[in-house]
Amino acid sequence: MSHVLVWFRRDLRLADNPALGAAIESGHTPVPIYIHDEPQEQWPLGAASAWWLHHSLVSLKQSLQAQGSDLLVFQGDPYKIIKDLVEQYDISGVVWNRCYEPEAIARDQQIKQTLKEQTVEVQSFNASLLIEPWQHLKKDATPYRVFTPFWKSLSSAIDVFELASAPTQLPPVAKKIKQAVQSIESLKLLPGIPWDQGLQEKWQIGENAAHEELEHFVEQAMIDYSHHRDIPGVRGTSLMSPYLHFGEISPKQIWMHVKDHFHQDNSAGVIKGGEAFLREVGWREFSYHLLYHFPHTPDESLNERFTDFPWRKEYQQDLKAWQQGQTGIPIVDAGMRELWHTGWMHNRVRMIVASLLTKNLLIPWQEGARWFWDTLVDADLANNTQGWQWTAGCGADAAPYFRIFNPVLQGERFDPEGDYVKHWVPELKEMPKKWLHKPWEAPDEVLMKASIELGKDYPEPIVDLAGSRKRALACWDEVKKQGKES
DNA sequence: TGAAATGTTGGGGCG
DNA sequence: ACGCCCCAACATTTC
Repeated sequence: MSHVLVWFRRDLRLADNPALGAAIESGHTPVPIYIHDEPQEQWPLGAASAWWLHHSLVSLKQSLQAQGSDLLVFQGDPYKIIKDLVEQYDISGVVWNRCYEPEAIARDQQIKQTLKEQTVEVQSFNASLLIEPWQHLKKDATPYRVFTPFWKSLSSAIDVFELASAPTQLPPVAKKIKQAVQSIESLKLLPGIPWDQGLQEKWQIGENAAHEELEHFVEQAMIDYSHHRDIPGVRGTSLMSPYLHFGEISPKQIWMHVKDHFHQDNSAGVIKGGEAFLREVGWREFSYHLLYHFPHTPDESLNERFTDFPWRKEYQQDLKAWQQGQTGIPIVDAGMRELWHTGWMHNRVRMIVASLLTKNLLIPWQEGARWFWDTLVDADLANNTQGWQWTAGCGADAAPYFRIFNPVLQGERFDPEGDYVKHWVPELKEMPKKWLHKPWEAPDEVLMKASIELGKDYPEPIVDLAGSRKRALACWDEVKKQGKES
């Protein structure tokens, strides 16, 4: 009996997995494989993402084994590995779920072409999006560049998705195919030095964990989402981002789970929170839409005005302080330390730290995007690119450049009791909340009583907020003028 | 999914 | 009682 390769990529789940479903229905034996690519030039897997991937693969392999199958792990160029497998074994087809990064699209096209020449049947599916970027265009057939009309038309066009449940039994994978297989450990995705304790404490990884987390959110937190999603000291957000990135859960599953919950509880608060939450899932869709239609955006500003933006040239020291959570601005340092410790940062705080980097410090947004890429467990090219370009003001439907966050006001508004700052910046634990978000303005006796000597126990701010704000606005004026001239 | 500057209004203290 | 001023509170404009 011949085999069908099921090439897992960013779809590390069994339920609602169209490629796996097609392989089962084909009547051939599904052979689940995962190929760890050699580091790519452009966007090599970040350290935190690699950590997550390791555990996600372990979980997927266990699930497949529990159904009688297995996950065969390889390392190297997918083109070569799939070609070798097809040549060596009786393989009639290859299936996968589509990726949308420019490099991945090119890679998949090449593989598809070659396999078809070898008369191997190839099929690919959508497992990661509510709707694929080329299926959803404006009336004039051009891509959307503004979120609100994008989401309005998308959310009204979709209603119910048919979701396949996970297979309960799979045929075993023939022993001879398993020969060349590597262990997940041998991929060396885990850190050499054990810096991952904070990540381990925060995260449960895998398909089951994703659904448990979603259920907890929908039942417990969704009713307060509209308000709590802005409070970093409260666990008010869904935490779905890493699961979505690796495909441990799909946006269609999330959509259906939320909509189903509306039937159980259609109180105004739940509907409002649920719709606000789905809107965030919509931002993810919008990010993929933009990345697909504007594939240069991971590296370059979409708004061409920003091509010659007068970013600073010498900024290594400030960049390092920002990365290490030593800027002397409490809410920023709290966020950067949360990121380092857990591989994740609250969305509100992501905007605050990004605003400080790009506006107050005038450091190119690409530097921030690179750091997030390496440190986030949910690092996702589409979301990361969109998020940074949004804050920097150079993207599609971005915040206007002059929208500059004041981290003191943001801290006072969204962390009024200081729970968040005190948790991640414990050296400020004794500071009264009146001065917590601006210790450099605190009277000497307040600092003394809180056992803080600025510059010693906690840094002086690396940038003057009012002055740097004016400087950023002056840069913006320059860019605006140049835009008019050209 | 801003913040700061500027403008407007209205209550209350006070001569 | 009345007008004047102050200024907080809110609204609008500007960056």
